[in-house]
Formats: sequence, C-alpha cells, structure tokens
Amino acid sequence: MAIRAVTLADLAREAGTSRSTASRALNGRGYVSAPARARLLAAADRLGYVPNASARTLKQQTSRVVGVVVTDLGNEFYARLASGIEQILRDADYQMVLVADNSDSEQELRGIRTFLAMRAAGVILTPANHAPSSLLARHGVWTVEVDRRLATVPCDAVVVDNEGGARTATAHLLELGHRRIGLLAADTDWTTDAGRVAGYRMAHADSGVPVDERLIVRIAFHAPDTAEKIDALLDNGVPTAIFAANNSLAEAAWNAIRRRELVLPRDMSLVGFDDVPWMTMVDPGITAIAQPTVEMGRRAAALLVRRVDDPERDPRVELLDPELVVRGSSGPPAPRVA
Amino acid sequence: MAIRAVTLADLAREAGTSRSTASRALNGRGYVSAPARARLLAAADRLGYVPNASARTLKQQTSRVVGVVVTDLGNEFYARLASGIEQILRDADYQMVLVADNSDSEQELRGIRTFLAMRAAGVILTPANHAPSSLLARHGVWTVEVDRRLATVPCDAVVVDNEGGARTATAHLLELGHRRIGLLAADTDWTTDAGRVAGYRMAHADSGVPVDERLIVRIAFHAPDTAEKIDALLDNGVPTAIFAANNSLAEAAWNAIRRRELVLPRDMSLVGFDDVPWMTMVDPGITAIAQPTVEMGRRAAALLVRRVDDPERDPRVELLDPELVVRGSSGPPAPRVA
DNA sequence: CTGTTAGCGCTTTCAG
DNA sequence: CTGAAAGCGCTAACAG
Repeated sequence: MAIRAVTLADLAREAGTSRSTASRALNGRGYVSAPARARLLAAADRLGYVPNASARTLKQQTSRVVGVVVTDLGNEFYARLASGIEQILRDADYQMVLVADNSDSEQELRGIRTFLAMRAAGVILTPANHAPSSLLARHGVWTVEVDRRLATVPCDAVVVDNEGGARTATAHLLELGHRRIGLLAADTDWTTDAGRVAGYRMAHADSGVPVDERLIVRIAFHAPDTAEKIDALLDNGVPTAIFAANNSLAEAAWNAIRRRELVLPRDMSLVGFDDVPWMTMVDPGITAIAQPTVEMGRRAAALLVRRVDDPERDPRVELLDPELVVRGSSGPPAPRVA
Repeated sequence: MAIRAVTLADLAREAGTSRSTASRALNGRGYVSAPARARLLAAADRLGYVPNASARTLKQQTSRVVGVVVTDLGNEFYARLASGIEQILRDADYQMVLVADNSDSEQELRGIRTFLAMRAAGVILTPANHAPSSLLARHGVWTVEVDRRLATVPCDAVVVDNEGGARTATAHLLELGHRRIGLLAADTDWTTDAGRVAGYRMAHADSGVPVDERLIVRIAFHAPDTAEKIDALLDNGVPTAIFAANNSLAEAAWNAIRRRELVLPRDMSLVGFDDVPWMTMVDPGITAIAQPTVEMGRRAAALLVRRVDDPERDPRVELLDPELVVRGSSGPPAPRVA
C-alpha cells in the first residue's frame, strides 16, 4: 500500500509542459493556452491527480480549513450549530474540521493547537475558556465565538439574547401566578448561564417578586448527582414551576417530575431554554425559549468568511432573539390547599 | 494580523543549535544532549512554537489526521457513532476530521477528496456509495466502513446484525399475534436496509405468515412526502403494527400515529430499529432494537488504528449484536370487531 | 503565454 | 551527540 501519489510534475511531464504551467492550468490562475490546459486537465483526470494540500498550505501559509470546536456533539444544540456552520463554509469553499471538547479546557486547547498546526484560515468555537481566542489571535488566526462570549480580546461573535429570553420565560411563569420558580442553570462561568440567571432575576424584579436564593440551583454538565440536586430543589425549595436554562437540564427536570408522578402542568410547570424535538413529542409539550440555532451557526460562519476577506472591519457581535413557544407544560399553579 | 509563525529555525537560533537538533529535541526521536534539549524546549515554550503540520506531512508523506464521514450530524445515531470514533482516535493521538454528506454521493466524494488532499492516515465512513473506498484504496489510504458495507474492495468494517435484529423485532410482533405488520424502510441500496427487510421476511417465513408486499414501504431520507406515505400505509395496508427500520422513520411513524389519535399499543403497535432517547420519554415507551452505537464507533476506530500499524492483517468485519428492548408500544393487536 | 528559480518548514540520512 | 544537505509538492515572481 505504498503508492506514490501523482504530482504536478507527473502531469507536466505527461503533457510536455513545466510544473508552473501545470499549476496554473489546474487552479485557473494566470495565463495558460487552451491546448496546454486541455492536455494538463486530461492528464490529471487520467492519472487521478489529487493536489497535495500540505504542499499548498506550506507554500501559501494558509489553508482552506476552518476549525470548529463545540462542547458536545451528542447534544442536539451543538449538532445543529455545527450543521449551520458547515452549510455556509461549504458554500464558501472551506472545509470544516470539527472537534468536540466536552467542556474540558484541556481538550479545547488540544483542538486549538491542532488548528494552529494546520494553519487553519479561522476558528469558530463555543468557548470553554478565554484562553483559546487569545492564543489564536496571538498567532494571527481569526476567531469567532458562538453561543457564548469568553474572549478577552476583541473578536466577532454571535449569541442570542439570553437575558431577554430568560426574562420572557420567567415573566410567563410569573404571569401565570407562580411565585416560587426553581431555576436550574449550568454550573459554568459562561455568558449564557450568567445571562439566563440575570434574566430570571430581572423578571422577578419587574413584577416585584422577591427571589428566594434557594430556588437557584447550579448543576455541572453530566454531573452524576444531577437527579439528586433536582430532587433536593423539589423537596426543599417547594417550587410550583421550574425554569431549566438548557435542554439537558430540561430533560433532567422532566425526568424528575415524571419519577415523582407529578402531572404537568397541574402539579408543576416546566419551561426550558432551547427548544429541541423531544419537547413536542412528550405530553404535554414543553414550553420553551426557542433559539435560532442553525441560523446562529450560519451567521458565525458568515462572519468568519467576511472577516478573512476583510481583516480591517470592526469586530462585530450579532445578537439574535430567541422566542417563547408556549406549550402545555406551563399553566397556573395549583390553588394552595390548607 | 500577518504574524510570522515561529519555526524550528527560530528555536535553533535561539538555543544555538542546528535545525536538525531542534527537530530531534522537539519530537523526541534520536539523540540530543540533555542541556541542548532543555534550551530548545525552553525556547519553544517562550516563543510559543507550534509545529507546522503541513511541513511535517509534506515531508513524511502522511499525517495524524483520520477523516470521518457520516450521513447526518443531526441524527443522534451518527452523532454517537462520531463520538465513539473520536474517543479512540484521541487516545491513539489522531485528530478526527468530521464531515457530513447528507447521504449525497457528491458531497461524500468531496469529503474524500479533501482527505486525500490532506494525506489522511485513514478514513472511517458510513458509506453512501461504493466508489469512495475504491478511490481511497487506489490512493493507498486505509478505509473502514461502519454501520453498513458498500465497498467493492476488501476493507475492514463494523456493522450490527441487521437481519438478526429485524428478525427478532418482527418475531416479537408476530408472537404478540400481529399478522399485518407494516415495514418502513429507507429507500437506499444500503446493507442496513436490505438486512432489515430480509430479517422482516425471515421472521414471517419462520412463523409461516405470508408477507403482503403492500405492507413494505420504502421512504427516502427527509423525503417531503414521508407523512403521506405512512398515511397511505395506514389507510391501504391496514396494519396492526409497524416496524420502522431506523430512528427517524420511527419518529415519523409515531407522529402519524399521534396525528390519528391512535392509542399505542391498543390501536397500533410500534417497534423501531435503533434506540434513541425520545423513545423512553414518550408514553408509552417505544419498543426498539438497541444498537451498541458508541461501541461501533470505537471498534471502527480501533480497527483503523490497528490496520495502520499492521497493513498486512486480513480485512476484518466485526458483527455486533443488537438487542430487543421491549417497552409499552408493542402489545397484542386489538381483537377483530365485526 | 511559458519556463526557471527559489523557497515555504520540516525530517532524515550521512558525515563528522 | 550534532550539523550540513537534500528534498517532500507546490506556487509566485520574474524573465523570456
């Protein structure tokens, strides 16, 4: 299996031209006579020529690769983000290289180093740490952050209005009459969670309802004690509604509610941030703040492409609006029985 | 943003050695005196040296990249497959480059060409076409097929026993007393669907129940008329049960059943091939043939790593066993009323 | 329109 | 143990 690859030199020899002419013919830059081009193209076809990306990258000092690092491929949110990114990148003739970091800064850094080594044209990431964008900037690689912002250097970003979304969700529950709303948020220092917690507080302030801090529970990703923490909230906080700040916490909350045989929305209301397919399949459907996830990916990729074309433009942060989708899981609290 | 990258030559100059010595020090091959190594490593650290992967690949004629192409990132099955692959690749110090082809041979080929251009050490794919593995083999790149086999050249593969799984699922429904079982399969020429259809027939043969061909419906991926076709099956085929040969058809069938306000399993039984999270969230849960999806990914990656290490070993096909998980969606058919 | 030339950054003999 | 030298495949001036 030690097959020597076909090179430009082979094509040149075959077509009786020089390597430069072959190069020009194959990537359509510069002048090449029609017959020469035809012979070269035919040779390429016949011999099965595949350009050597390494040689080209080495020479040009940049590649057509865009690195993408997301938190968790198993989560629909990130999968959809990635697919939005890929759509745009493909159209712009970039190749997406996808890596998941499982919210581990170590893994994230590993991915970034790979992208640096590949001389990626740019990187799009849902950051786990503020270090990567600095590192990338230091090496002259353009970065765009998506979903959350952690960078300490100026860079393009596209995020949703987390505060607004959470405020709307919480206000929805408040309006229904809930006064004890449990908040489940990821235990991170991400802008997403900070914004969602802030929105929750803001809605309370708006309607003059004090926030009981015991109702705010922070849970790490895939934490083994997720269920216990939710149970504790249910037992000790005595909420009449739960607002889950991401889709996996919504799932965990939903499971806890089912385990206790509580009936939605009679015994408990549930609202999630991020709308995913299972939310319309369960009965009742889950009220959720829907994010334009695929669109976020597309915008991020578009931002990167534009930035590479025009390095001078000011860094831009796009803020997209999420939207409340009311389904059956939210309703008025049960009347207080003595 | 035109920052010249730090090269080995910079480190060498900084540490007062030659480039060769710097190379040896940084990747631990060959002899380097302790002090020289220390100076070089310190310089690398101080200057923020990142090896240029292109230069290395160009020189070594192979890279530490493994290309992976899956059908659809948005489908949990493929997402989990990819995550299994990544786990093993990471441990073996390969970098996964992930591409989705949306079951379009054109896109698949594009991805393959990129991997060829990158001089990937190997490729793992859920093939959409038989051409890629031939092309890859012709260029001396190792391939492993996962989930399905389409290659016309010998190559490693890991698949589940589709026939056995489908036979078990169908037998389960037959044993419950169903005699008209609708089969929803993807409209492909893949071994997965062929195997699942064969298993369906086999179970019928086993129990002497004739197969009504009108009960077998083939539906293309994301076909806009998916719902119509399922409705037609329900109307014209009058099945008492449905066996959906993949998770997205199971979802479509479930939606059709719900739209008609049929009650599972009283009015209709449903069994799916491939167990995904929503199947335990809906009520009743969906009976399914569970595949060891993540494990399949791991095995595929392990096979590739072994193959690269030892090109001489015989191509190997690993066959994993799927497993029937009985939940509430399958039960005896309603007694025939006059 | 075409060929010559040089060099991208790295690894690898091969002499010392 | 170390350095000199060559070359991986490609592109981009530049001179014809």
